[in-house]
Amino acid sequence: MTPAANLDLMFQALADPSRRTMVDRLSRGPASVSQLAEPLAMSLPAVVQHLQMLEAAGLVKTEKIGRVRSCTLDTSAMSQAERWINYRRTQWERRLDRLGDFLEQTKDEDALE
Amino acid sequence: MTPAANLDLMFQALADPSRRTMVDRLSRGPASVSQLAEPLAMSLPAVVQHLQMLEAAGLVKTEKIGRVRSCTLDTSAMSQAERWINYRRTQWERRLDRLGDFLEQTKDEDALE
DNA sequence: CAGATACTTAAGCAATTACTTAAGTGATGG
DNA sequence: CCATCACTTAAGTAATTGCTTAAGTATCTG
Repeated sequence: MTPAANLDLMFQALADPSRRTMVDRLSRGPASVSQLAEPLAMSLPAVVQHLQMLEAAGLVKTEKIGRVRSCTLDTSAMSQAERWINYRRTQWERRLDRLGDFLEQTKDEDALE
Repeated sequence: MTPAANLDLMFQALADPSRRTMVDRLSRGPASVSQLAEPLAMSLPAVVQHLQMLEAAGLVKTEKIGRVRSCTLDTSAMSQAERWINYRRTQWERRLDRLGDFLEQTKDEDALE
């Protein structure tokens, strides 16, 4: 999968409050599908569909042991999304700094005239 | 607007490659609607619709001067999304560290027996 | 081995998204 | 002033999303 497609799926996955609740739960440790479903006001199939989107995005890994599916967070995918945002944000802030320097310098030149 | 609703809109906004292209462009400095549209293979109204989603998410501010709409990035919104991911990721990593410590300690206790 | 548990599969439906084209509006430049 | 430019508004459409219910399929448990 291309990195861009991954970002599509990752941000899409994080755009839903139920899925963020699931990620939040998993950040405190592994959980079964039923445990992920517990705080959510929806049917189990709906939860599984959300879970599949999180898996497709690479945010969650799951493994079925007996009749229970155990889910864990994959933080490497999360840091990819984090980095995308961080890069654009810092890029913008660096530009502002340079602009500030320029204005500062221009002011000094004005003062010398 | 609630913070959760903001996160919905922000992640939703970032989930589209055209909108990320627009954010990327704006991270290098302000741009007009036409300038944002230039690299995108779609009609201008489509670009404006994307822009409206970025605005609704708080990621972009715009101001119309004469007949040109000038768009700039709002990085405070971006850092909110960044922090949401970062918190869950570090939470998970801290948990892994504690688990590592526990296993290490258990191993030592085994050795003492 | 019967019944409960933990999902899983399938089908359907209403709302939203990502476009499109067509027809505006309101600066600006010659 | 009249055409051009930079959007803007409106309306329509196909695909996707976020659910639902109903009916499975494997585990376990007593």
